[in-house]
Amino acid sequence: MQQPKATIKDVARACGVSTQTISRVLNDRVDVSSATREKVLAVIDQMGYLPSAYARGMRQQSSTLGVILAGLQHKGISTTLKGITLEAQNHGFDLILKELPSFEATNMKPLIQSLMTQQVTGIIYAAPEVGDNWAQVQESIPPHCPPIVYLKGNPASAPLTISIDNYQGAYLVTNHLLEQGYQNIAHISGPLDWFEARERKRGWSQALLDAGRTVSDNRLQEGSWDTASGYDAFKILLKAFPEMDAVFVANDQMALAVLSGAWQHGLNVPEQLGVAGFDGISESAYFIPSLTTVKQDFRGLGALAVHKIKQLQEPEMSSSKVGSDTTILTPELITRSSTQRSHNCRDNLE
Amino acid sequence: MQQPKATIKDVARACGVSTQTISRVLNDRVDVSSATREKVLAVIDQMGYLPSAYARGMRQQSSTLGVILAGLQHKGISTTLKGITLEAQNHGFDLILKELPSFEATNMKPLIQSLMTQQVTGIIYAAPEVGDNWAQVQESIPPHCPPIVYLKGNPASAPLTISIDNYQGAYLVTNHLLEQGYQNIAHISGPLDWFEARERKRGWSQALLDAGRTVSDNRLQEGSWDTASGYDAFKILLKAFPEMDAVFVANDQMALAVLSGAWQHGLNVPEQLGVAGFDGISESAYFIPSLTTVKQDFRGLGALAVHKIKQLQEPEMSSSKVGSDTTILTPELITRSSTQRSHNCRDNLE
DNA sequence: TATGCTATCGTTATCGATAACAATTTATCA
DNA sequence: TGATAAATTGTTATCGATAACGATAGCATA
Repeated sequence: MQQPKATIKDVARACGVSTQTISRVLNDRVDVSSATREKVLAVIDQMGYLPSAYARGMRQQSSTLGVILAGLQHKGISTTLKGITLEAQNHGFDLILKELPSFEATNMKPLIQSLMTQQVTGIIYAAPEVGDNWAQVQESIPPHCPPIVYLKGNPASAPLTISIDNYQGAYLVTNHLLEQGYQNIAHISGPLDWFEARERKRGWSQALLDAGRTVSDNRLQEGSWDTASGYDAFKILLKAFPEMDAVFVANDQMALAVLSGAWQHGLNVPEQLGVAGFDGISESAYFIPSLTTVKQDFRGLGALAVHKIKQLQEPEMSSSKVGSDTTILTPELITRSSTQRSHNCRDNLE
Repeated sequence: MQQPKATIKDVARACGVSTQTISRVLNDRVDVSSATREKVLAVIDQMGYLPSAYARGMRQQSSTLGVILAGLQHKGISTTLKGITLEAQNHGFDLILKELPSFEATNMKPLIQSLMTQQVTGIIYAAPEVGDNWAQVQESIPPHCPPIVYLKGNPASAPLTISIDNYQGAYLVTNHLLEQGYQNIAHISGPLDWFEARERKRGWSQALLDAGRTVSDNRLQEGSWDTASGYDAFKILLKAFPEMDAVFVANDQMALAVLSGAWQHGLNVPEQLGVAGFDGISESAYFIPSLTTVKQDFRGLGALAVHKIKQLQEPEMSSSKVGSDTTILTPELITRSSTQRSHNCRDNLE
């Protein structure tokens, strides 16, 4: 009933012109009379003709980006992806998406090759730096590989990175706890093979050291980002570090578990226990009590990544594109009830 | 330094054989002697040759899926996408991702055409049914369009759908509240131009009716899925429906706000107020108190969508592929503390 | 009237791979 | 041992579009 599918030849035949003329119309060239242009457009519309991306791709370079990521179930990752998709749309990029089954970068070569096969103009590696996964990626980069922009890891680990300053954020929030008069500040970290988790921990301990406090082993527990792990970590801390009067938790999900645990143990937050998180997810404003946290601009991060690749495409830029290129975003401290002591704070400040 | 990029011709020349032989090796054909096969593979590896997906796509049909979605910031959507990516990987599909800037389906034609241009074998429309967006999509389907699988909407609205039974889930949870002895059950709905929100509301009101209760206007408030909107809705309900002793909230994020609001007003949950949510996000187990909710299998939903398209590819199936095809998943009720009254329940049951 | 320019459109080759078919070599069997 | 089948490889055409170049017509200029 419906003929197979129109090609440029069919359109040309139907218009009584050459395929080249059709091509010219498709590409908005000037050397076509407006009369034929209109006729061609009419026929195209009437036949429902669509040019083949494959055939086009053979003659001219396409504009497709590859995105490799892991952990879409995490809010930070999916929000970053949202930033990427929207910005890509703006710049006319198509997106090819690959998700890793886990955070380890096992056997990256086929994945990257698959993207190269599609002639992508750039790759965004949006899987956070865990263990040596970034190093492994860089080892498996084949020749002629398009530029890879790395997100959420150590700027020193890859030539082209965009990251958020986890150290700075953690330092800020820990300092805030100190200013509120909390004396014994514990930390529930993320998995310490994550670069981001290590940085947050470093910010916490450095802030303590700078304030002349000691950083003992018993005030640190490692979680896995999941809410459940935060709960377990908190219970351990209660025993291992009974003097504890505040916790800086490495993300908001685990901080929720701490609030939950404190409530179950009859600990009043913020009077008896100060709690602060990290990420700034929107729900944190409605935790009980509302959570002090550090807000990251995930969407902006994704948009920046696309922007960076766009820049690399510009011919002038590529000349100056020497070696490495790094961008670091600064997160923002949001203070809320979970760290606002009414009296103790005053007491200690005076 | 590095020569432009190897093509199949370069490999052929380097091996001293024809391009056809290279092609045969690439496609694992049997009619190549193992001697030449090995040599070819060695040269391919040594030259870092990768076949062009574009050139291949011209001769044989590719296996690429298009995914159109909206609202990646929502957990349900991003988890569904995760299901899609993993299953696509399993089946050897490449994924092209498009995100709509909003839930309205304004001007879908260019988007779909862009996917058709890429010769996708199927499209997954993972943007929930809001207003008439599904209808608009179907109106803008060009001829020769590959099959479109719709997720999260009314099975009656499109020929090929996979959805979760929102009505059933809402009915279950409302019924649970009734069984717990709650008398005056309010509802905070999602935006009522969403099909899912309407279905949940319908399940709530039908359960009430079936139990012989009346469903008055003042016990319903519409939210926007966001936590903040749940907070506002709850405050309005407190005034408009003072007899209220339970709320069924259309998603867990808004339910969090209700817990927060109840806490601020000194209302004890679950004794004075029962609260139930919808979605089953993992954090809900750590709300204060832990939240009764209805769990949806988002990941399974995404995987099913990919599976469905795979099926449509099989030649035998396509013959029986008459008209419409519908799958409905049943969600699961998870009862937790926020609805477990200790005494009142008993009282009312006796 | 002859020449040159511009606007418009067509021809041919080509991108990189594969299908279809032809050709060659090798193996197998009566 | 010659014939026939099987295994292996090469040739040519082709997918759908575009680049490069060529050709024609119309018009202005000298």
